[in-house]
Amino acid sequence: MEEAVRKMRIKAGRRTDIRRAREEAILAAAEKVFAEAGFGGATMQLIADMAGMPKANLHYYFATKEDLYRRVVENIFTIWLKAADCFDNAADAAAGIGGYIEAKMEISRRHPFGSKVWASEVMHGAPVIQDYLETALRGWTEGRMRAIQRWIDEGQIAAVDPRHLLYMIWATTQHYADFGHQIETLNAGKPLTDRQWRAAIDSVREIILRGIGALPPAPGKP
Amino acid sequence: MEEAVRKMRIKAGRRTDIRRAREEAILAAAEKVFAEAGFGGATMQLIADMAGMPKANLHYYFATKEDLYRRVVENIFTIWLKAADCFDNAADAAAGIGGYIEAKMEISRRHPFGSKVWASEVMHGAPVIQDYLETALRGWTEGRMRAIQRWIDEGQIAAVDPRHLLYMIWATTQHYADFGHQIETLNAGKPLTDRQWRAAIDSVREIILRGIGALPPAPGKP
DNA sequence: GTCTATATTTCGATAGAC
DNA sequence: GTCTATCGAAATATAGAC
Repeated sequence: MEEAVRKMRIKAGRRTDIRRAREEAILAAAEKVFAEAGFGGATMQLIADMAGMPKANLHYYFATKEDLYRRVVENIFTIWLKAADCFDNAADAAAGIGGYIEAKMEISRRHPFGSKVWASEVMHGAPVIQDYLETALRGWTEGRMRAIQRWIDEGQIAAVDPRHLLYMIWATTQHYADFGHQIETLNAGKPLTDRQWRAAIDSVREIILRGIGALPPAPGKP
Repeated sequence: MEEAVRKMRIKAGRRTDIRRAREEAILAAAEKVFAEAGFGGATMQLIADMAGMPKANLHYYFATKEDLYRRVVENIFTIWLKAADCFDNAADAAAGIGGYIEAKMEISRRHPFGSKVWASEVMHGAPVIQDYLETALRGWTEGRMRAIQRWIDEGQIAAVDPRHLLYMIWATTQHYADFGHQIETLNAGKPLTDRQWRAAIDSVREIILRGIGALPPAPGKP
C-alpha cells in the first residue's frame, strides 16, 4: 500500500519537490557552517546537525563536500548579480549608484553568511569559482563601468575612475556583512538596530555620492 | 669541540638570535599558508614545507597550530595600529584622514597575507582575538572617533557619522588586499602596477575626502 | 529515501635517536 | 636543536540493512 502511494507521488512530481526541499535545507545549513568555519573548518557532521539529519543523507543529495560548497557559492553569486537591476533602470547617476548601494547593503543585511562564503572563496584564490570571475563577473563589471563612464561624459558626476568606484561600493557594502562581528563588538556587543542600519546605509550612500559629485556639497561647508 | 663553540654562542646570546630567526621564518610561512587556506585548511605540513624544515620543528618552536596562528594574527594587529600615527600628528582633517588612507593602502600592498588572516579571523567570529576587539580595537576606535568629531565641530569636514567613516576607510583599503585576487582577475589577470596602485590610492583618498567635505567639489561640477 | 556502522585517509602532535 | 617514524583523533565517504 505504501508502495502505491509512493508511486502516485512520484507520478505527481512530488519526488522532485521533496528533493528540492531537502536540498534547500542542506544548502541553508551549509551556508551558515561554511561562513562560520570556512571550507576547511566546516565538517559534514556540523552541517548535518544543523540541517537536522544524519550525515549520510548529505552525501545522498550532494556527492562530496566540495559539490555542496560549490552550490553555496553559486547561490550567492546569483543574488549578487540581481542587485545590478537598480543600476540599469535608473533615471540618473544619483539614483542608479545610490540604488545599487542600497540594494547591496540590504543583501549584506539579509545574506551575511553568503557574503562571507564568497569573501572566503575569493580570499583563498577562488579555487572553485575562478571561471565565474573570468566570465560573468568580468562581463558584468565592464558593462557597469561603461554606464558610469557615460554619466561622467554627460557631466552628471565627477571624472572618477569607474573601476575604483565599483571596488569602493563592493568593499564598503560587503564590509557590513563580512566584518559584522567586528561591527557588533564595536556596538557594545549588540547587533545593529533598524535605526542603526538606516544610518549606516545613509552614511555610505551620502559619502560616496558626494564624493563623486552626484550630490551638492554638504550644508554648512563653503 | 663543537660543544665548546655552541656554549660560546649561547654565552654571546646567539641562541636567542637563532631562535628568533627560525620563529620569523615559520611565522612568515604560516602567514602565507593561513591566508591562502584559512585556519582549517592550513596544515602544519604545508607550513613546514614552505619554511623549509621538517614538521616536527614547528612544534618545537610553537607548541600547537593554534599558538602559531595566534602569533600571526597578533603580528598583523600590531602593524594595523601603527598606521594610527598619521591620524594623530596631522595638521588638519584632510592631512590626517588622507594620510591614514594612504598608510592603510600601503599596508594592504605590503602585507596582503596578514590582512587576509585578520579578515578570516573576524569573519569566523574572532575566536582567537575577541579580547583584542573588545579592548585594544574598541579603545583605538573611540579615540579616532573623538578626533573626527573634533574636526566636524571645527567645521573642517561635514557632519558625517565618524563610526561609519572609519568603517568605510577600513573596508575600502583592506579590500585591495583581501580581494586582491578578484582585482587581479579583473585586471586581465595581472597584478596592479606601481602606476595602477597610485591611481587606486588617489581614487580612494579623493572620493572619501570629497565625500566628507574635506576637499572642494570636483572641477567642472557646479 | 533514510539511517547505523565502518572503512580509509589525513592531520596534529609526540617519542626518541642523533 | 634537528629529524624520522609513528600514534591517536577526527573527518570524508561508503556499505548495507531497513
